[in-house]
Amino acid sequence: MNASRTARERVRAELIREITEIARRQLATEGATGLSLRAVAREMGMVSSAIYRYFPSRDDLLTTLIIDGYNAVGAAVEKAEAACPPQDYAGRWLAACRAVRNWALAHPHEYALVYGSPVPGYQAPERTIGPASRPAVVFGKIIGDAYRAGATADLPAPRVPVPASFAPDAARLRDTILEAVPDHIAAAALIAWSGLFGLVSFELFGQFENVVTDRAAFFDHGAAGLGSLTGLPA
Amino acid sequence: MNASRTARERVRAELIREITEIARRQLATEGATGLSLRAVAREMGMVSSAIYRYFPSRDDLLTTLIIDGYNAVGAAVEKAEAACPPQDYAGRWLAACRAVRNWALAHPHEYALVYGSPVPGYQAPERTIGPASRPAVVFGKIIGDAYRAGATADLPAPRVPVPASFAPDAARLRDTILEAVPDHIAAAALIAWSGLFGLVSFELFGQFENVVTDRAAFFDHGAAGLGSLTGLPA
DNA sequence: GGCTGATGCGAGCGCTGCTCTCGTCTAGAG
DNA sequence: CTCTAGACGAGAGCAGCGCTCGCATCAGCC
Repeated sequence: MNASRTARERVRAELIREITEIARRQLATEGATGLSLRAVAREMGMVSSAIYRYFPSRDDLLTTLIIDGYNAVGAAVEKAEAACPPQDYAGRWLAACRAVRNWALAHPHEYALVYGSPVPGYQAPERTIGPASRPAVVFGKIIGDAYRAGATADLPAPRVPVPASFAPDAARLRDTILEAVPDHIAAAALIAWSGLFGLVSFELFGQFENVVTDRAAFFDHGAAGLGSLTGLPA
Repeated sequence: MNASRTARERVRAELIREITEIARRQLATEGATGLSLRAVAREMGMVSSAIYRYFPSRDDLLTTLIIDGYNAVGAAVEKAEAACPPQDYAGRWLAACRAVRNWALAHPHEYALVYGSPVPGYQAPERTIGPASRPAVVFGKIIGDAYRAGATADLPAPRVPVPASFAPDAARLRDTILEAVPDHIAAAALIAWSGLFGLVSFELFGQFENVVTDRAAFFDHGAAGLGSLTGLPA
């Protein structure tokens, strides 16, 4: 029967949910390498081997957490951006950047898991790439909206021109998240995007220790500077 | 006696050197979490507990490797930059950026250890901060040289101005690696610096998978774009 | 009502970082 | 030259880890 089968499935889904929740809490306090299947099992009052009925390996559990992380930061960015007036492109950009930073500061270990060094020996599976693009979609939308509205500033010719080999990449980006945007702005968007995460990572991983004091204010300035690479307006 | 004491010290230093060398080789193949004190001991024909005569803990060995990593990337950047004509500020910048990327591609696990997520539970000790600044010094020197030579372009007023709270930070930077450079260029230097590592990290950690094809060419373009944030000339 | 598959348990394997004790050997003091 | 303190390596052992396997149980299906 459907009802009974789903009853079974339901308790299974609930257990999976509980495992990931406990795992995420452990991840938050101990970090990725401190996440222990046995500890999760202990906290659930199970024996460690029982976990393997739900996750085939520790790596698989980590993959689930990574996907959750992408979705969490993606949701945060989407929400922050949606709260801005659509025409305020610079404001949307800054809000989205701040959302990334705030989420990273609130969940440093999850950020490290998702955007830091990949866990050695761990290869990101297919199913991560969808959620991974969620924040990128938002940033792309902002830049694309601004460009299509004719709101982007004219950019000086770059010192090192956009390489011709980037053309197919830009075309692919136009097909997805950067509709109608010319190559050089698509390239700038990627640079700004990665630069943003460099800014966050440097702050989070301690490279700004004894260098930058008021990190929130500095971040705003940096995020705006990176945005200006794409011609985002004042 | 001095001679005999140094004889003792010498074999000790040699053993420490051998341990770190084997550890670095293991780090290169297995990654940070795969580095095992016992495996190092095995490879040396020692028993695992003997390692503890030379390194108080695995974290301490990792710290040594981190310092070596900073020094290695620092040396690579210094060498690449020194090979350029001193007046060719843009060329020096690009060469330094390429040196970082090339070193990272050649030593991905060491790069991840040094600039990726800090190993959880591991707090960077004092003795890492000196070597950590070595690459930064080079980048600072390039930007400072260009500015003091009057070779930097005038920058448009940033959309989000440099925060007043950054002034003491800029002063501190002027005292060390960015002599005479005004606040807004010092801030831009930090942004470009962190952005550079964002670019390298994104490439190395797979965020550019299925997005950027010709990564070397794209990197050159991106590095130049980041450099232009500081007003580096064409 | 009997069968089947999902589930949980417990033992166990091989690995890890780290500690402690014990014998050895050597450098330096008297 | 002898004696002692300290450096050193070996080995056993502890607690923890990921993961596997066999066994009992129990719910849902024919």
